[in-house]
Amino acid sequence: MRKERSVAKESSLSTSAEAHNRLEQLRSLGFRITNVRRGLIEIFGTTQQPLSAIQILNFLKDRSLDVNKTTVYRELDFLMANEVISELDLLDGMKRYELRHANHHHHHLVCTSCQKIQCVEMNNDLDEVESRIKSRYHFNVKAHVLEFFGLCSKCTLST
Amino acid sequence: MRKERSVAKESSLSTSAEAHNRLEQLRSLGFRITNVRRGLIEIFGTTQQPLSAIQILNFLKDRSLDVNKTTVYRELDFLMANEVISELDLLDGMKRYELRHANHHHHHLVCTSCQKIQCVEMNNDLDEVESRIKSRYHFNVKAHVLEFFGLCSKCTLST
DNA sequence: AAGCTTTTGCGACTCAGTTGCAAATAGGAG
DNA sequence: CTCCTATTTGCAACTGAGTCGCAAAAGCTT
Repeated sequence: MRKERSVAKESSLSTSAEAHNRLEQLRSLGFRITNVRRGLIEIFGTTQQPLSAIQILNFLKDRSLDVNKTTVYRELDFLMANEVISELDLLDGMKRYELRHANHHHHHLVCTSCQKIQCVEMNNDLDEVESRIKSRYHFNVKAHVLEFFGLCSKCTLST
Repeated sequence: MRKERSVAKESSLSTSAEAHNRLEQLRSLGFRITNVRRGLIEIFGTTQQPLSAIQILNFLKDRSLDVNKTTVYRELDFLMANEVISELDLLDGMKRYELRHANHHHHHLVCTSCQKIQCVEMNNDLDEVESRIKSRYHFNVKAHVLEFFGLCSKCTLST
């Protein structure tokens, strides 16, 4: 089911075709479509920035969906387990989540001035490093974390 | 009830020459040499693994240096501010600390089976990446975090 | 031994995240 | 539509790392 539709930025209202797809997929696995679940997936679909549990809680509240904290954490666990979202850690004491992009994992540029977070593609820059680690330390790398901190273009100019 | 201040508690660990140097250096800056400060620096000097505040607390307790939690956190802040130690985050919910190596910063290999942490040198593998980030995103990288997770040589063999 | 400044202990607190249990509800069967 | 039950949710209490304000103690210099 290829989505794709009109010309303009389909920004406005939620329940995008993509969100709908994800929900249907979950239902086909025997899970239920609830307000909370729908709300969360829609928020992820309409937000550029990775979000923390507390941010999500507040976003939902803004849409008059008054969900309990525990429920949000549990739903995040659920979406993680079903590979709908992925988790990142920017070292500020709380996990953040974003919709999982296809099958390539990416890294982030975190502006320490305006807090904006953008993604950065790095296909195989680390492959060489990891193979060197393997041959030199006999250590078998299964995963890595790599995030960059600094000033984004705007903040670089305005300082 | 502050108890004891007893005599030869002077530690079950000898004050290494290096620890002694670091302490003298701090004193020359106008700071004091206290049991807690000496204890912490000695522990860092005799431990290979980066340590969390709680681990340090327990290590100190084992040497009959019963320090308050708050004190440990404050001393860690102090040693950070004076560049004696450096902080790392292995995504498991607590910061870890190790003696700061000269002036090159390094990364870690974390074994997800036996929990061992080893250092890995990576002089400038990321330089190219960061300059590409700069030219492509106009993002000015000031710092990065890069850690590897997987199986160490021993655990690779025994599984 | 005094005096001043740094360091320490204590207790209460914050804040993200978790747990156990009872109540609600989605959605399929009848 | 009604019933049924596994899935979801709310609540309240809890955990665990880390912080804060303040009073008391301990280094260091003189």
